[in-house]
Amino acid sequence: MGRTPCCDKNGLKKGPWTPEEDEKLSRYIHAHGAGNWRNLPKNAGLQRCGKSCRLRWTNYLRPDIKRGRFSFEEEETIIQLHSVLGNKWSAIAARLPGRTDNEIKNYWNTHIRKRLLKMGIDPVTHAPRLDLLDLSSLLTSPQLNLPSLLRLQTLLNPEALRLAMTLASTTAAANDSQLLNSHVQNQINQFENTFDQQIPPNIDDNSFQFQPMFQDNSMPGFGYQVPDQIGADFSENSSFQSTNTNTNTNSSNSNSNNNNFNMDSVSLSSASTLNNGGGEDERESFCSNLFKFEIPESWNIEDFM
DNA sequence: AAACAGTGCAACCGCTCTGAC
DNA sequence: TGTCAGAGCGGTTGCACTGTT
Repeated sequence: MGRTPCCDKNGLKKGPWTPEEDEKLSRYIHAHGAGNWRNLPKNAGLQRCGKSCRLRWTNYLRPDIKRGRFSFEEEETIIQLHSVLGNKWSAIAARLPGRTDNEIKNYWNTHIRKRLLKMGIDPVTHAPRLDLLDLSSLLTSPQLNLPSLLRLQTLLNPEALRLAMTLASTTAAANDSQLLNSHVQNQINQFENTFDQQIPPNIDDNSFQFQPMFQDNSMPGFGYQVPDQIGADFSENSSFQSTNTNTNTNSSNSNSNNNNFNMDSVSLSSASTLNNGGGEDERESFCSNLFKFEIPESWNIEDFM
C-alpha cells in the first residue's frame, strides 16, 4: 500500500514502512516515550525523518488505535461533528476514541462525502443541494405524490419552494400545479413566518452560529430545531421525524437565508435499530429513507463538487 | 484470462501554529 | 517584540486491491 519507496536528498527512506521499522519505532517509543521527533529516528536507528515517524506512530502503531470499519454511531458522530467543525479532523478525532484524524478524513472523503452527495446533501454545508435534485421528477413521482410533497416542502427553504412552484407551473399536470401554486405559496408564507418567530431579534443574519445541543450524555447533537408544527406535519406521512429536543432557545435558531440543514434536524432514531455490524447497504438504505430524492443518472455529480 | 476502471487508504507535502529564547 | 525550530494539521498523491467488461 501507499507509495513506492524512494530516497530523498538526505538519504532518508520514504514510502511504506517495513515490519522491522515498525518494530524499531515501537520499541523505542515504549522505552523512551513519544516526542522529540527530530532526534527520534537517529536514536531509534531509523533512516526516516521525524515527521514520518510521528505520522507512523500516531496513525498506525499507537496501541490505542481502533482498526476496522466505522460503526454506525461513529459515522453519525462524524457527520454531526463535521456539520459544526468542518474539516477539523483532529477535533473530530478527539471525540472518537481510537480513531485518527487521518482515518476519519479518509473515511469522510471515500464514503460519507459521496453518500451525502448521492443523497443531494452538500457535504460542506450539510444543506440540501437543490442543484443536485431533480425537482421536476419529484413533482411527477408516483411515490411522492402532490399531497406528500406539500408536506415535505415545509422543510425546504422558500427558494426551493419557489423553484418547485416554477417547475410545477410548467408541468403538464395543470390541475395539480394550480393546486400546488396556491398551496406552496401558502406554505412559503407560513415557513417564513415560522422562521421569523424562531429567530430572536438580537441575532443578525451574519453572526448566527449553530449551537450544539446535547441530547444525551454520550452523543452530542447539532443543528437547528425543526419547529414542532413542521416536525409533526412532517412525520405524519413520511420517514422524517422532528427532533425531540428539550427546547433550548439558543439552539433553535437558524437563518432563513442560510439554508442550513443537517442530519440531526431529523431524528436518527430509526437508525438505532441497525446493529453495529450492519452493512453499508443497511446504512445506505437508512440514509436513503431520509432523503428519497433521486439524482438523475445523467448528471455528473463531480461537476457540482 | 486480460485489460481497464474505480476505490481505499497509507504516506507525503507544505502550510500554520506554538512555545522557547 | 521578533525570530526560529519543532510539532501539528489539512490536503493531496499514488499504489495495491477489487470489481467490471
